[in-house]
Amino acid sequence: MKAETDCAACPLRKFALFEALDENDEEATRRFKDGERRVDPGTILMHEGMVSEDFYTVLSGMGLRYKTTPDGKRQVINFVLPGDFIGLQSGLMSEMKHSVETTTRMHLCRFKRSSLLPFMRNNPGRAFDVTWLSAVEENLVAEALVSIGQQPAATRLAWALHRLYTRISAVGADLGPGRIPLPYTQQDMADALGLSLVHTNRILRLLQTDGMISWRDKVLTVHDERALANRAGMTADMQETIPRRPLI
Amino acid sequence: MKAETDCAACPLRKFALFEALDENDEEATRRFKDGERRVDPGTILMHEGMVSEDFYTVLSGMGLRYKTTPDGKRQVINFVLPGDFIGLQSGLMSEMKHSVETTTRMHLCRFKRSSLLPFMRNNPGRAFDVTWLSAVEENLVAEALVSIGQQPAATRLAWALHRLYTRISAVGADLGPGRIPLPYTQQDMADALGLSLVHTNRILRLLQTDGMISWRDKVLTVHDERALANRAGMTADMQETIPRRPLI
DNA sequence: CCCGGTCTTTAACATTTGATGTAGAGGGAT
DNA sequence: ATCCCTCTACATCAAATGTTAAAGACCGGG
Repeated sequence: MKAETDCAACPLRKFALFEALDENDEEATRRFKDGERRVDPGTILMHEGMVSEDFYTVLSGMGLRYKTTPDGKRQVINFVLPGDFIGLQSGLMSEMKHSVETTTRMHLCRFKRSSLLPFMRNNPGRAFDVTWLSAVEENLVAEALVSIGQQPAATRLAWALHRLYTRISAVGADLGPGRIPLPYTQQDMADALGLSLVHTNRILRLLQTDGMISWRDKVLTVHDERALANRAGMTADMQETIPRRPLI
Repeated sequence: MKAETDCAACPLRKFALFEALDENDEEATRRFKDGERRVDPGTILMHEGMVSEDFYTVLSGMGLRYKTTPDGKRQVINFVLPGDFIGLQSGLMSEMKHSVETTTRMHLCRFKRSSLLPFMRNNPGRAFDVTWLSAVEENLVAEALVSIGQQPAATRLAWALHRLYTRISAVGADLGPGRIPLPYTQQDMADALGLSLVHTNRILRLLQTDGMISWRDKVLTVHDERALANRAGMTADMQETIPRRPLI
């Protein structure tokens, strides 16, 4: 049994990405917390169609959120990173509409499904934050929709890599200048972008020979962020830092 | 000046789609309400990047929620139907991340941005419902992502039409057996599905000559719902009625 | 140290989808 | 009625992407 992390010492709090929390809210969140959980890579945390008795905030590690089609294809909805709140759906609707799978080892902060309503009821500020997070998620998915719906493969891939670079950097997983951990496979990327594995590999190679990135041994190195953002079809004003968001 | 609609007599309440509301919550919602608004077709209710001072619940009429790319393309995120709550984003994040435009005349129930936080603070049940709605929206967008990312054009189009058929039927806009109003253009559908106008038209013709639907004069007739659902790649269990949701 | 996995890379070929151009139908403003 | 505009319809060709197949790289287990 490892010692549990106290909320005040939460390893995520230090990142500028997350909104500050006042004492009352912090105390309430501490009481909402039901424990912690550590899981291996490849663990299915939640399964489409099932009811999950818990939700989690990711303390460390990465994963995937995806849906599957009746004909067996998989669409990755979003990449799960530290600070993400997962499983909210099953607390609101009756069941999960997507699955969540870990890609690396993952350390989670656990909350009970049954205590969500009282938590929100007794802590309006935190209820507001939960809604906020939900809206942030919606926006991330909508952005992916735009990318997939309107952009050619090279633009999509550049966009996805740029966004991962920005998001992962913001939770402090720097490995040096322009280097971040990226534990996903090309198949994962393909499923996120709605491309075939082969085509994804083609385009990836292109971006690498162009010298703007390299991606080896689960480490992504961005050599020229400006060029990457450019390929991603982003204008200057879209490259601002990610807006701050609450942490549950 | 038309008389305003009282919440108790809200034309939407009668539909089974929406959750019942207790007296306290209804009263609170009535106080939250700031008035009504009627707008013409083609009105841009909210604009990407702008802060909206109001949000709305759609009482009647249809519209589109979309994002645009720097190169001028448009991705329709979702179709806006009666009962939808729009503009939540600008109450949470600083600004709207998408635009909302009316397609038909629209009748709206208006709320003030500044009163969202107090409203949620004083009415935990309603705060829960707002979050719920946000999660429902997220799921709709995620489903679109799956369709666009993984399915060929015919499947996507069949899926979109089937979903519109189900959603629009649920808010009572029946015009007879299998007939619903569908005021959108083929370009709107193309922008929602990530297809070119020409290709959308091709596929649409196909579905029509196959006899499963017809779509003329802004009216969609579904002749064979089973066949349409089939083409949409849906299994039997996905054709259940839409889950109930709250109404603000 | 070999074996059987998974992941990446490449090639050749098939298919879907997009781009462009043209035409006609319908609706609203003048 | 006429003009202008949007929307639908259809053909042709070009480009983007998918499919299938195969081989090499890497890794952990026996």
